[in-house]
Amino acid sequence: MVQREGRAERRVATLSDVAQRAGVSLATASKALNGRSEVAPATRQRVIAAAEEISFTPNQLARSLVENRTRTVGLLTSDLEGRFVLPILIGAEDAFGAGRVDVFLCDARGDAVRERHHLNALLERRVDGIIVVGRQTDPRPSLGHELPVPVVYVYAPSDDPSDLSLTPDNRAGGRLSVEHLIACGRSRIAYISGDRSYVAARDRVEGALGALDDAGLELVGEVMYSEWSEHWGRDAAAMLLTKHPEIDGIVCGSDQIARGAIDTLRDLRRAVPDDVVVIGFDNWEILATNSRPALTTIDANMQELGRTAAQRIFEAIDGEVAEQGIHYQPVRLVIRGSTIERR
Amino acid sequence: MVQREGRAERRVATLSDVAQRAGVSLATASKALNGRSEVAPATRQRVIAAAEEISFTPNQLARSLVENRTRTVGLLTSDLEGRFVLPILIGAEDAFGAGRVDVFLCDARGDAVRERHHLNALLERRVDGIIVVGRQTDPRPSLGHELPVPVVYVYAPSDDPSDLSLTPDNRAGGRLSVEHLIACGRSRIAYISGDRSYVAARDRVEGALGALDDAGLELVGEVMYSEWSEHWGRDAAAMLLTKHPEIDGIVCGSDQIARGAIDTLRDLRRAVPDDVVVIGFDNWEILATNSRPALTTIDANMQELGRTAAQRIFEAIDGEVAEQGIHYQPVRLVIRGSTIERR
DNA sequence: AAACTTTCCGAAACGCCTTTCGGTCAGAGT
DNA sequence: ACTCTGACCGAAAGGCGTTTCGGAAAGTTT
Repeated sequence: MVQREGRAERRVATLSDVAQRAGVSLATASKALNGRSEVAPATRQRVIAAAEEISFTPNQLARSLVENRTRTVGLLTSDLEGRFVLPILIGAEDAFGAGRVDVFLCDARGDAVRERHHLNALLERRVDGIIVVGRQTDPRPSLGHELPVPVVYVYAPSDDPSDLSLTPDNRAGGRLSVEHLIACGRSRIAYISGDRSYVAARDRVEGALGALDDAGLELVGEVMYSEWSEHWGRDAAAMLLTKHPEIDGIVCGSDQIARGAIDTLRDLRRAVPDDVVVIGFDNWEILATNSRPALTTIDANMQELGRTAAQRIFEAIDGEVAEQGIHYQPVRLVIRGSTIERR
Repeated sequence: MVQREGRAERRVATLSDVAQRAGVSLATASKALNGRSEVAPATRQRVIAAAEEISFTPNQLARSLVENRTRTVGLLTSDLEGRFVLPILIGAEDAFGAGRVDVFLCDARGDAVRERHHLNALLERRVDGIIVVGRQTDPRPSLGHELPVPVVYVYAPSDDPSDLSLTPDNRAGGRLSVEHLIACGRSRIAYISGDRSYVAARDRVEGALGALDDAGLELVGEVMYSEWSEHWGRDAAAMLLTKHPEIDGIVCGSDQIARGAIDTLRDLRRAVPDDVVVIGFDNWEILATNSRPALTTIDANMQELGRTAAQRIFEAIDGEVAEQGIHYQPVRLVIRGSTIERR
């Protein structure tokens, strides 16, 4: 029975310990530590000193119980790779940081059961709001309206239009890609997309075709759909260039695909960007910057998305009428060596 | 003054609501819902039904306050990319899952101030334990011993030997790499490492050199140290192969470096794995599986690390005497196309 | 029918902090 | 000397659930 020994046993200091040590009442100690005005400066100093001496850490549980808010927001994700969720987390933390709110990240791993479980865990802990992050931009099932806290969907929008969703404007991204290639003086442009079943794939294509149309150009060949992988990028590029050697620009549905395409171009001894320019999508740093040449791409501004989500949560907490619907957030062109020849 | 309307206002049901609805006392309701025995089955049913009807969610804050445990563990990371922390999170969640414990992830982004802040946030929320995840295997400053909760350091060990740290056995990994290459029939092996200032880099090299020594072989050329990037992999491989064309195997300090090396090999028309085999380190899926050929590499078993960390936390919570020191966890060889010729 | 169990339920204390509100006291005003 | 006004402090309630313990009701034994 030598259990519960060591640091695990150390009793944590409570506010009454502080009060006792400073020779004041509980109430006064609380007021002193929380910067309330009804405390004499000298008393306050004594309390603060006492608190420090016994390294008092206020119990947020008790505080939350009475304040009826936890200063905690749940981030519920299904994005195992963390490619989207981490920038979003960072953006949200930045936005919340000022309000001394912390973010509690749960990974549902794309599993509905686990998602339910985590949602429940968050609600039991009385988070003040929930940010739901999907791993693709296809609509996902709503968590429902019966929740007692505000919810914002990020990246993957909710399938319920009365929820608030923030998702990158893939259409604008596709458009931006083509416009950039045209600005680079290209006119024989091909498109290698990812999985056609993804809304993201179709939207990007749609934007790109729109921009081509506006410029009075036509796509070279068909839009190539398959999977979001380097392999597909390589294979598709090989097929395209065999059939249409005149291609001078390739828009890719993702950075992975773009890397594959660049790989093939090098094998075929077609210089990038001199002979053919390539543009990706996602600005997945590890891929985009290590490519040879580095990859021009579209950045979906995840961090900004996270920041905006946090602000919306804040507003909802503060009682403002919640916004609704899917909000398409601007994306941004990141220019690197695969479209602009090095000087 | 149309504030606080909509869902944000919905008052959440409390236990006394349930009790009232079921026509029993608070105490009985609590017992009924928590599966305690001193409740008649019929009464219990009534309470459960009532709870469901008003979708009662127990307030963990109140519960934690009285139970003096939160069933929450903090995961404090400085690994912005999430490459290490996510598998660790998954492993930890799996291990904790059974005990109905949830994990609260905070990202300090490698910033000591932010780390302090998050540590404080976790302590205020009275987490039952903390897992600290670094982004490299170099020792990191201890959080100190004055903490009222058990702490386990993962990946980056604590610089205080009386803390418990779990870190991958890089030395064994280096050894494993070379042994595998030798098993592939190679004897003229070179080594491209990463940043020499990293313990991980040096340990891996040390293991590799030990294995070579044991086999009576010598490294071809010097160990090449520079940065953990594809660029460096490309450049180093080019230098090595120019100077030592006889090389038939390259051990790389990371998957990024390995990808760069493979790139150069293809440019030089040296077949992988027929002419030269290449092995990486990390098993960073996105890089390793998309490489052409796919990359044989060393996996540091992050998920297992997370699981083990969770178990240690559990033990410490349950009062067992905490273990101490740095525990080197086994790594594992993942064989892919870059060392074994496809059949 | 009396005494005793057993079963089930409820009152109340408790955990830790915040906040309200009433009370004390020093100094100001007359 | 006496009232009044702030400034400061403390008792106590409250927030929500768990747990202890006493008590009522029902059933059992003799």
